[in-house]
Amino acid sequence: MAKHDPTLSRLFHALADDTRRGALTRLAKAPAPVTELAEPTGLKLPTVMRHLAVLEEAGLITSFKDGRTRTCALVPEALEPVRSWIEEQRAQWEARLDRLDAFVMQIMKDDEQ
Amino acid sequence: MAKHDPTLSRLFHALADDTRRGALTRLAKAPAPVTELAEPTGLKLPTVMRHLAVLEEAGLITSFKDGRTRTCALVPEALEPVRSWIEEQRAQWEARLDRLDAFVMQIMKDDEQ
DNA sequence: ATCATGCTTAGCCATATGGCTAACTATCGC
DNA sequence: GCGATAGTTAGCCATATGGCTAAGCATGAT
Repeated sequence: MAKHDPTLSRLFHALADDTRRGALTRLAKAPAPVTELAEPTGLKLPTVMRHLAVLEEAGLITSFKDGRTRTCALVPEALEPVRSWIEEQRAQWEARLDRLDAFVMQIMKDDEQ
Repeated sequence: MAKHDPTLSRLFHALADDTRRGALTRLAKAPAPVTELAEPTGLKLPTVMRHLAVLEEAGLITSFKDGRTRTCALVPEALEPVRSWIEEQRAQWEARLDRLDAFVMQIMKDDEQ
C-alpha cells in the first residue's frame, strides 16, 4: 500500500503527535539513527519505529540502512503542501475578518451552551 | 474535558480530515448552520456534529445557537500556532538543505529497504 | 395544538492508533 | 564463532475515531 502518500490528511495526521514532531525537530539539526531518535522519548524501540513509519509514509522523512543502523533524515519539501494549505486558509480567513465583527456581537449576546 | 484546548497536536489532528477541512474552507466564505455544513458531505448529522465538535475543541471554530439553528464560524487566529510551527520548521529545514546533499548521495547508493 | 425542522444525546460497531513484550535477524568487534 | 548491538516482526491490549440508527427536545410555522 502506498509507501509514500503525502496527502494533506496523512501529513496533518503525521504531525498530530508530540513524539513525531519531536523526531522532526531533532532531525532538523541532522540525520540520526533510530536508537538516537528513540532515546529522548522514553518509548520502546518498536513503538518509535511505528512513529517513524508514519512519518515516512507521509513523506516527511526518508531513511537508509548502513550496516545494522538505519539513518533517518528530513525530506524538507514534504512540508510544502501543508504550508501552502495553511497560507491559503489564512489569506481567506483574514480577508473576511472585518465581516466577522457582527457575528462576534451575536456570540456576545447569545453566549450559548 | 477542556472545551477549548488548542494544542498543536489537537490542531493538527483536527486538520487531518477531509470532512473537517472541507467545513473550514466552507466557513472561510461565511458562517453557516450545521445542516448547511452537513449537506455537501453526504454524512449523517450526528457524524457531522462530531466533526464540528472536534474543530471547536481545537479552537478552530466557534458556534452560537439562535433559535433552533446553530451557526458556526471560523476563529481566524486559531490557525496561528500551526502556521508558526510550520514556519519555524521550514526555516530550520531549509537552513541545512545544503548539508543534506552528502546524505542524499548515501541514499542513492545504498537504496535500502 | 400540532407538526415539521434542526439539532442533540445515547449507544452500537468496525477499524485505527499507540503502547508493550517476546522472539528473530543481521551486523560488528573480538 | 560468540556475544553484544541495532533493528525488525509478530501479536496482544486498551483506547480513540469515524460512521450509523434511534429516540429525544426545543422552536418555528400553521
